[in-house]
Amino acid sequence: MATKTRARPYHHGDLKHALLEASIELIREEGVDALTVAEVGRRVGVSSAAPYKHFADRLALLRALATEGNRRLNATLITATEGTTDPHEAFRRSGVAYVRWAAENPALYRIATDPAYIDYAGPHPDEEVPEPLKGSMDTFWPELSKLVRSGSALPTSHPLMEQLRGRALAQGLANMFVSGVFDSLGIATSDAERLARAITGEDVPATTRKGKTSRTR
Amino acid sequence: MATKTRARPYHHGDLKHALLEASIELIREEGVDALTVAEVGRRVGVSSAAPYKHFADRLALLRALATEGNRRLNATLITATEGTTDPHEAFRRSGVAYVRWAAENPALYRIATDPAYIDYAGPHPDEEVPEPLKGSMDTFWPELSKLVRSGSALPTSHPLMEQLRGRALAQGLANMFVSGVFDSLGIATSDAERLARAITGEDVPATTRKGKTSRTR
DNA sequence: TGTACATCAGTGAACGCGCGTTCACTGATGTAC
DNA sequence: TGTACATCAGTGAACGCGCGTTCACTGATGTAC
Repeated sequence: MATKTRARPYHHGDLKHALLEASIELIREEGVDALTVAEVGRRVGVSSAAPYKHFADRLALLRALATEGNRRLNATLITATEGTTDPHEAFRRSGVAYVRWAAENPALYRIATDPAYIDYAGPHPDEEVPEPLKGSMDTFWPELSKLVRSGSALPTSHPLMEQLRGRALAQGLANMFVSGVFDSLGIATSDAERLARAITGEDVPATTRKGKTSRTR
Repeated sequence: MATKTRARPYHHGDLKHALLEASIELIREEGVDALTVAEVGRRVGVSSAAPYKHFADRLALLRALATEGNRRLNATLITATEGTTDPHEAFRRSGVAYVRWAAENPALYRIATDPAYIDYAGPHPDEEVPEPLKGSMDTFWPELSKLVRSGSALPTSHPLMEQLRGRALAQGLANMFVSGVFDSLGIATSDAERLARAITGEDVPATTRKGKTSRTR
């Protein structure tokens, strides 16, 4: 190999990151079960023992993957709320973005929400809360917990119930994409956003057959 | 072994069923990853080759498990709607039952909704539709599919959107139990029903600390 | 600037293990006559 | 009723395989003087 000069820096440089990236692609293509330490190494072009320099064992790799997934999801939510200061609108937007992200990253989403891989140190992996939702979103889980455990009444219109409903809607719709129901019906990932908007209470107009349907990335 | 006479019928009798049962217990206790053909055999007290007389391979066992899970879930939904003829009420009740079942059978629920194990021959594993929901529920998925794919408008108040919302709510809430968020918050499985009622639009009274509001409505 | 040395990311060979699966078998059960 | 036979659910030993993991190593890089 003459041109291998730059191709294989003999110290990889950022192997840890590369391994995570390769893992994400691997699960996307072949599912979680296909994720083996050896295969991930292979994909990066590194020995099968190399990953152990960065992850204690296979489980640690999976856990890191879950963390990374939640990080990305959360970042997406934050981006989605940029440009609004209205908490209601921000909440709706983050819900739509949630569904969309899950639909586009089904395998990673599954891992990121698998209790076997996530560590609920705090209540929920909302590491960083979108600006317009500060003060409502970050206290949500503890407050809900208190309310439910107190055994007091749960009026439908209670703010916490409203928020729970919004979250459940997003997660439920996300699940439909991720579990393949929509797929089997011919409902495409690109329809995720339209459905998510409609379900969160926004009247969604007919597609103009050329409109905002796809985005590159 | 003197008293082994009845304990080990040398032809098991209903091994297939026993294997499924043992599998369900196994995943409940140790998670899906712990499900190996050998271990299931061990639990039933049978050789590790015996299961192959009933399931072609490990995947077939998992698939059968998914089918069984969906069968049970569906049966629960049907039971839940008994006693009503009002479709709206029936729908709400089935949603509540859905959440409850998922919360109580998290591992099986996960398998039953895993695209790796379910075969969407038809649109959805609604094998049998609860009586009061006939005519709305059984055509739901195809109609939704047609609507979405047509690219026409999706008004929030569209009956299909209403129903999708109801289903998403149930699935989303179910997911929160199954993914362990609630668990980490100290929200117990037994609270599933109260939360499910509240989220589907029913005002849930405070628990009377002993009488609960079980079968009234 | 050069030299010596410490560091540590990545190598490659090796391992033990338990898994999924196969196979020739055995023995209980049902059935035909 | 008894006998012969076919069936087939379950046995137990064996297998190959690829996985996770370990380990002594190597060689590129950074740093001290």
